Amino acid sequence: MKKGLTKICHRFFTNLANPTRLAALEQLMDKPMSVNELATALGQEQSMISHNLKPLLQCNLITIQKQGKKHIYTVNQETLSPIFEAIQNHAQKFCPTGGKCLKGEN
Amino acid sequence: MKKGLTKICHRFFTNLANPTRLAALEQLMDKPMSVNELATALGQEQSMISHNLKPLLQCNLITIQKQGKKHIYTVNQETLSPIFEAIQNHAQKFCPTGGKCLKGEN
DNA sequence: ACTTTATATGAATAAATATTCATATGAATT
DNA sequence: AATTCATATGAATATTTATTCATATAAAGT
Repeated sequence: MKKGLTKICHRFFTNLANPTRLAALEQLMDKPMSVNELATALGQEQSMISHNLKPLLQCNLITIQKQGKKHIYTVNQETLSPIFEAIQNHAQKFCPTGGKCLKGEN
Repeated sequence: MKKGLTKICHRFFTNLANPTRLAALEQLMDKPMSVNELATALGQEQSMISHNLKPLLQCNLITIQKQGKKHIYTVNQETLSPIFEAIQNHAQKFCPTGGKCLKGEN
Protein backbone atom coordinates (compact mmCIF):
# COMPACT_ATOMS: atom_id res chain seq x y z
CA MET A 1 0.00 0.00 0.00
CA LYS A 2 1.24 3.43 -0.89
CA LYS A 3 2.24 5.35 2.22
CA GLY A 4 -0.44 7.81 3.29
CA LEU A 5 -3.27 6.04 1.55
CA THR A 6 -4.69 5.10 4.92
CA LYS A 7 -6.87 8.19 5.19
CA ILE A 8 -8.52 7.86 1.82
CA CYS A 9 -8.93 4.11 2.31
CA HIS A 10 -10.64 4.71 5.61
CA ARG A 11 -13.18 7.02 4.07
CA PHE A 12 -13.66 4.60 1.21
CA PHE A 13 -14.19 1.52 3.35
CA THR A 14 -16.37 3.33 5.87
CA ASN A 15 -18.56 4.30 3.00
CA LEU A 16 -18.92 0.70 1.88
CA ALA A 17 -19.23 -0.83 5.33
CA ASN A 18 -22.99 -0.48 5.54
CA PRO A 19 -25.65 -3.00 4.61
CA THR A 20 -28.07 -0.43 3.21
CA ARG A 21 -25.46 1.11 0.98
CA LEU A 22 -24.22 -2.27 -0.15
CA ALA A 23 -27.75 -3.38 -0.94
CA ALA A 24 -28.28 -0.17 -2.90
CA LEU A 25 -25.07 -0.76 -4.84
CA GLU A 26 -26.10 -4.33 -5.50
CA GLN A 27 -29.29 -3.02 -7.07
CA LEU A 28 -27.45 -0.36 -9.03
CA MET A 29 -24.97 -2.90 -10.36
CA ASP A 30 -27.96 -4.35 -12.16
CA LYS A 31 -29.26 -1.10 -13.57
CA PRO A 32 -29.43 2.63 -12.82
CA MET A 33 -32.36 3.56 -10.62
CA SER A 34 -34.14 6.47 -9.02
CA VAL A 35 -34.37 6.95 -5.27
CA ASN A 36 -37.93 5.69 -5.09
CA GLU A 37 -37.17 2.66 -7.21
CA LEU A 38 -34.36 1.80 -4.82
CA ALA A 39 -36.56 2.39 -1.79
CA THR A 40 -39.18 0.05 -3.20
CA ALA A 41 -36.68 -2.57 -4.28
CA LEU A 42 -35.04 -2.60 -0.86
CA GLY A 43 -38.17 -2.11 1.21
CA GLN A 44 -36.70 0.95 2.88
CA GLU A 45 -37.90 4.47 3.47
CA GLN A 46 -37.05 7.08 0.90
CA SER A 47 -35.22 9.29 3.38
CA MET A 48 -33.02 6.41 4.39
CA ILE A 49 -32.07 5.79 0.79
CA SER A 50 -31.32 9.46 0.22
CA HIS A 51 -29.20 9.66 3.35
CA ASN A 52 -27.20 6.65 2.28
CA LEU A 53 -26.75 7.63 -1.33
CA LYS A 54 -25.21 10.92 -0.32
CA PRO A 55 -21.82 9.64 0.89
CA LEU A 56 -21.63 7.21 -2.04
CA LEU A 57 -22.07 10.14 -4.35
CA GLN A 58 -19.52 12.28 -2.53
CA CYS A 59 -16.94 9.54 -2.96
CA ASN A 60 -17.92 9.10 -6.59
CA LEU A 61 -18.92 5.51 -6.06
CA ILE A 62 -22.15 6.43 -7.83
CA THR A 63 -23.09 9.25 -10.18
CA ILE A 64 -26.31 11.21 -10.42
CA GLN A 65 -28.24 12.23 -13.46
CA LYS A 66 -31.27 14.47 -12.96
CA GLN A 67 -34.21 13.82 -15.23
CA GLY A 68 -36.76 16.39 -14.20
CA LYS A 69 -37.76 15.56 -10.69
CA LYS A 70 -36.30 12.09 -10.82
CA HIS A 71 -32.70 11.55 -9.84
CA ILE A 72 -31.20 8.54 -11.52
CA TYR A 73 -28.20 7.03 -9.82
CA THR A 74 -25.62 4.94 -11.63
CA VAL A 75 -22.95 2.80 -10.00
CA ASN A 76 -19.29 3.47 -10.75
CA GLN A 77 -18.53 0.06 -12.12
CA GLU A 78 -15.02 0.93 -13.11
CA THR A 79 -14.11 1.24 -9.45
CA LEU A 80 -16.45 -1.22 -7.82
CA SER A 81 -16.43 -4.20 -10.15
CA PRO A 82 -12.80 -5.15 -9.52
CA ILE A 83 -13.22 -4.66 -5.80
CA PHE A 84 -16.29 -6.86 -5.53
CA GLU A 85 -14.56 -9.38 -7.71
CA ALA A 86 -11.54 -9.40 -5.40
CA ILE A 87 -13.79 -9.99 -2.40
CA GLN A 88 -15.54 -12.81 -4.20
CA ASN A 89 -12.19 -14.43 -4.89
CA HIS A 90 -11.15 -13.95 -1.30
CA ALA A 91 -14.39 -15.44 -0.01
CA GLN A 92 -14.06 -18.41 -2.30
CA LYS A 93 -10.52 -19.12 -1.27
CA PHE A 94 -10.48 -18.11 2.38
CA CYS A 95 -14.09 -18.47 3.51
CA PRO A 96 -14.86 -21.87 1.97
CA THR A 97 -17.97 -22.43 4.05
CA GLY A 98 -19.27 -19.18 2.66
CA GLY A 99 -19.22 -17.31 5.93
CA LYS A 100 -17.26 -19.23 8.51
CA CYS A 101 -15.59 -15.95 9.27
CA LEU A 102 -18.88 -14.14 9.71
CA LYS A 103 -19.78 -12.58 13.02
CA GLY A 104 -21.60 -14.83 15.43
CA GLU A 105 -20.67 -17.87 13.43
CA ASN A 106 -17.29 -18.58 14.97
CA MET B 1 -21.96 -7.98 -7.80
CA LYS B 2 -23.06 -11.53 -7.25
CA LYS B 3 -26.42 -11.65 -5.51
CA GLY B 4 -26.10 -12.34 -1.80
CA LEU B 5 -22.54 -11.12 -1.53
CA THR B 6 -23.78 -8.17 0.50
CA LYS B 7 -23.35 -9.94 3.83
CA ILE B 8 -19.80 -11.04 3.30
CA CYS B 9 -18.90 -7.68 1.78
CA HIS B 10 -20.29 -5.92 4.81
CA ARG B 11 -18.13 -7.93 7.17
CA PHE B 12 -15.16 -7.41 4.91
CA PHE B 13 -15.52 -3.65 4.60
CA THR B 14 -16.38 -3.18 8.27
CA ASN B 15 -13.16 -4.90 9.06
CA LEU B 16 -11.19 -2.53 6.87
CA ALA B 17 -13.06 0.63 7.82
CA ASN B 18 -10.86 1.45 10.78
CA PRO B 19 -7.81 3.70 10.89
CA THR B 20 -5.91 1.55 13.36
CA ARG B 21 -6.40 -1.59 11.33
CA LEU B 22 -5.53 0.19 8.11
CA ALA B 23 -2.38 1.61 9.65
CA ALA B 24 -1.46 -1.86 10.88
CA LEU B 25 -2.03 -3.30 7.42
CA GLU B 26 0.05 -0.52 5.91
CA GLN B 27 2.91 -1.55 8.18
CA LEU B 28 2.43 -5.23 7.44
CA MET B 29 2.42 -4.57 3.69
CA ASP B 30 6.02 -3.56 4.20
CA LYS B 31 7.04 -6.59 6.26
CA PRO B 32 5.64 -9.11 8.75
CA MET B 33 5.75 -7.88 12.33
CA SER B 34 5.01 -8.85 15.88
CA VAL B 35 2.36 -7.17 17.99
CA ASN B 36 4.86 -5.10 19.90
CA GLU B 37 6.66 -4.02 16.77
CA LEU B 38 3.35 -2.83 15.41
CA ALA B 39 2.47 -1.09 18.65
CA THR B 40 5.78 0.75 18.59
CA ALA B 41 5.61 1.59 14.89
CA LEU B 42 2.10 3.00 15.27
CA GLY B 43 2.54 4.57 18.69
CA GLN B 44 -0.41 2.63 20.06
CA GLU B 45 -0.96 0.45 23.08
CA GLN B 46 -0.32 -3.26 22.74
CA SER B 47 -3.87 -4.19 23.76
CA MET B 48 -5.28 -1.94 21.11
CA ILE B 49 -3.17 -3.62 18.47
CA SER B 50 -4.19 -7.08 19.67
CA HIS B 51 -7.86 -6.13 19.70
CA ASN B 52 -7.63 -4.84 16.16
CA LEU B 53 -5.60 -7.68 14.74
CA LYS B 54 -8.18 -10.18 15.87
CA PRO B 55 -10.91 -9.43 13.33
CA LEU B 56 -8.33 -9.10 10.56
CA LEU B 57 -7.14 -12.57 11.42
CA GLN B 58 -10.65 -14.00 11.58
CA CYS B 59 -11.33 -12.74 8.08
CA ASN B 60 -7.98 -14.06 6.88
CA LEU B 61 -6.77 -10.64 5.90
CA ILE B 62 -3.65 -11.45 7.89
CA THR B 63 -2.08 -14.70 9.03
CA ILE B 64 -0.31 -15.53 12.27
CA GLN B 65 2.88 -17.46 12.82
CA LYS B 66 3.91 -18.14 16.40
CA GLN B 67 7.62 -18.03 17.13
CA GLY B 68 7.90 -18.83 20.78
CA LYS B 69 6.26 -16.03 22.65
CA LYS B 70 6.27 -13.73 19.66
CA HIS B 71 3.35 -13.75 17.24
CA ILE B 72 4.35 -12.65 13.80
CA TYR B 73 1.57 -11.34 11.62
CA THR B 74 1.73 -11.34 7.82
CA VAL B 75 -0.63 -9.49 5.51
CA ASN B 76 -2.65 -11.42 2.95
CA GLN B 77 -1.29 -9.63 -0.07
CA GLU B 78 -3.09 -11.82 -2.53
CA THR B 79 -6.37 -10.34 -1.34
CA LEU B 80 -5.37 -6.86 -0.29
CA SER B 81 -2.94 -5.73 -2.95
CA PRO B 82 -5.50 -5.62 -5.77
CA ILE B 83 -8.00 -3.88 -3.53
CA PHE B 84 -5.61 -1.16 -2.41
CA GLU B 85 -4.53 -0.78 -6.00
CA ALA B 86 -8.12 -0.32 -7.11
CA ILE B 87 -8.63 2.35 -4.47
CA GLN B 88 -5.46 4.09 -5.53
CA ASN B 89 -6.72 4.14 -9.11
CA HIS B 90 -10.08 5.43 -7.98
CA ALA B 91 -8.49 8.15 -5.88
CA GLN B 92 -6.26 9.21 -8.75
CA LYS B 93 -9.13 9.42 -11.19
CA PHE B 94 -12.01 10.59 -9.01
CA CYS B 95 -10.38 12.42 -6.13
CA PRO B 96 -7.91 14.56 -8.09
CA THR B 97 -7.22 16.92 -5.22
CA GLY B 98 -6.23 13.89 -3.21
CA GLY B 99 -9.05 14.12 -0.75
CA LYS B 100 -11.66 16.55 -1.99
CA CYS B 101 -14.17 13.88 -1.04
CA LEU B 102 -12.78 13.53 2.46
CA LYS B 103 -14.93 14.24 5.47
CA GLY B 104 -14.92 17.80 6.66
CA GLU B 105 -13.26 18.95 3.49
CA ASN B 106 -16.33 19.47 1.36
C1' DA C 1 -50.60 30.08 -8.07
C1' DC C 2 -51.88 25.58 -6.17
C1' DT C 3 -51.23 20.69 -5.80
C1' DT C 4 -48.74 16.62 -6.47
C1' DT C 5 -44.65 13.98 -6.97
C1' DA C 6 -39.72 13.16 -6.09
C1' DT C 7 -35.86 13.95 -3.44
C1' DA C 8 -33.03 16.03 0.23
C1' DT C 9 -32.04 17.63 4.81
C1' DG C 10 -31.99 18.39 9.99
C1' DA C 11 -32.14 16.95 14.36
C1' DA C 12 -33.13 13.50 17.84
C1' DT C 13 -32.62 8.86 19.20
C1' DA C 14 -30.91 4.30 18.74
C1' DA C 15 -27.37 1.10 17.70
C1' DA C 16 -22.86 -0.37 16.67
C1' DT C 17 -17.89 0.03 17.26
C1' DA C 18 -13.66 1.60 19.23
C1' DT C 19 -10.72 2.53 22.98
C1' DT C 20 -8.92 2.09 27.47
C1' DC C 21 -7.39 -0.07 31.56
C1' DA C 22 -6.96 -3.95 34.35
C1' DT C 23 -5.92 -8.56 34.23
C1' DA C 24 -5.23 -13.25 32.36
C1' DT C 25 -2.63 -16.60 29.65
C1' DG C 26 1.34 -18.64 28.00
C1' DA C 27 6.07 -19.23 26.58
C1' DA C 28 10.94 -18.64 27.86
C1' DT C 29 14.57 -17.73 31.17
C1' DT C 30 16.79 -17.83 35.79
C1' DA D 1 8.72 -22.76 40.39
C1' DA D 2 9.37 -17.93 40.20
C1' DT D 3 10.11 -14.08 37.16
C1' DT D 4 10.03 -11.77 32.90
C1' DC D 5 8.47 -10.94 28.36
C1' DA D 6 4.80 -11.13 24.73
C1' DT D 7 0.23 -11.35 23.65
C1' DA D 8 -4.77 -11.85 24.47
C1' DT D 9 -9.08 -10.93 26.73
C1' DG D 10 -13.01 -8.78 29.42
C1' DA D 11 -15.69 -5.24 30.70
C1' DA D 12 -16.68 -0.36 31.10
C1' DT D 13 -16.81 3.89 28.79
C1' DA D 14 -16.43 6.82 24.93
C1' DT D 15 -17.11 7.67 20.22
C1' DT D 16 -18.97 7.06 15.85
C1' DT D 17 -22.48 5.89 12.73
C1' DA D 18 -27.26 4.61 11.46
C1' DT D 19 -32.07 5.23 11.55
C1' DT D 20 -36.28 7.59 12.05
C1' DC D 21 -39.54 11.17 11.65
C1' DA D 22 -40.70 15.68 10.52
C1' DT D 23 -40.04 19.05 7.25
C1' DA D 24 -37.83 21.60 3.36
C1' DT D 25 -36.83 22.13 -1.52
C1' DA D 26 -37.76 21.76 -6.18
C1' DA D 27 -39.69 20.28 -10.50
C1' DA D 28 -44.17 19.28 -13.13
C1' DG D 29 -48.75 19.22 -13.89
C1' DT D 30 -53.52 21.40 -13.13
